[in-house]
Amino acid sequence: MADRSDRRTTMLEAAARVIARRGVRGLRVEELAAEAGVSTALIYYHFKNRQGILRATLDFINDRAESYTTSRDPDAPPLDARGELEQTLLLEFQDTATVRENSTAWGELRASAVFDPDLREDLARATLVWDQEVAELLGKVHPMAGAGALAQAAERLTALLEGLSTRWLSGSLPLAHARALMSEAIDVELSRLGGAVTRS
Amino acid sequence: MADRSDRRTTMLEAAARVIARRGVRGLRVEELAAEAGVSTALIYYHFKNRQGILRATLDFINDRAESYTTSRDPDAPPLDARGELEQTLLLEFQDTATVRENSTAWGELRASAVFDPDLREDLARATLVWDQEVAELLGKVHPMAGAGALAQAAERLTALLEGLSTRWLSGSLPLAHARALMSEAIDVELSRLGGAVTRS
DNA sequence: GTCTATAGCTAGATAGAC
DNA sequence: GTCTATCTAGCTATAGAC
Repeated sequence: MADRSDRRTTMLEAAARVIARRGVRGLRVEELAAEAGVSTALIYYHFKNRQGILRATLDFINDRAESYTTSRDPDAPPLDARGELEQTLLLEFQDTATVRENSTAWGELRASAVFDPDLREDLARATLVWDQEVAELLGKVHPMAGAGALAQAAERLTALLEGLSTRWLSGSLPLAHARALMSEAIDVELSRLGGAVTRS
Repeated sequence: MADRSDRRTTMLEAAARVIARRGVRGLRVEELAAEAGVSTALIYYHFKNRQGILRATLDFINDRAESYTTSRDPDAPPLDARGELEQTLLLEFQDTATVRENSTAWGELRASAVFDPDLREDLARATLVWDQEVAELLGKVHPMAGAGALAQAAERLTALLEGLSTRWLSGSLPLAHARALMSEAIDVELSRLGGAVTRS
């Protein structure tokens, strides 16, 4: 949409980095200003207040996650349904700056919502959309599975992803191990759906 | 050990309530003092500083979780292995003050550790112990399953529990639904272990 | 749009009396 | 052990010049 290298974008990228380093609740406007190479006053000029910074940054991060989850190398061979599912769920377990920033921010959003009712509605909506996407992908692999079974499997997989991701980021679980557990969970759920198509 | 109704315990109970309300990072010493009905100076007298408050409270909460997870009504009929497993994993999904406080505090500890390396070691150790307990219970249900498969199933179940718990507490998932998903996940993992005892 | 400077407030921590 | 009073630091937010 807008020019991706304008100053506002620079600040949002800086905000994503600071949040990944300090958390949503550890973000200090002064540190953000230093990270972006601008004054605190300019931050307030663009984002009104602390809450405005957070809202804009979380939108920015959401858009970014959408792009790295959805878009793929156009030269790569097209993925089958199962490959698409695995890509969607395993892409979150990569130790790159962008993915780390996004996962951290998402985890923070989730954790902050426990104490901040203002965040809950947006979060619940985003969660619902995500769960439905995963349910749809599961349905492509097992077209005969019931809608209820698909929805539940999707919810378990996305909730597991959040749990594993937080364990990874908090140093309780090596990244490769988290990936392996997620991958195996996909197998477990898929074989369940395949073996019991009439259930539920 | 010590007198359970002494003033220090009163402060710890108050701290658990305040953390459940505001989060670890939202805890203000003044609010805690008010909640406990004492002065801020007394808090500092007993716990040295903010970090000391957090450490003591998290120990306190850990002990409390241990007791409600482990102990049972002595008159109730003894549980079989599967019942014990379900009890361990489903007890976290109860809307009572104590469980809510414990789950909230545990989630906060987990989320805080992403940004606070001091917390990581304790947390990783506690996670390991918990995973092993669950693996042991799974092994009681399926004595022929391999140790690796048991360990992985346990890690998936406890990580899922954390993910579902945070969704519950952040208002993205009704409690009954979280329970149902957890319960079904136990079934899924158990049938997997039962159907593939020689795997891994 | 962007900066420097600073007002104003909140919250952690301590001094000293009882 | 416990309180009242207060010191101090750090942070959000704004005023005003350029």
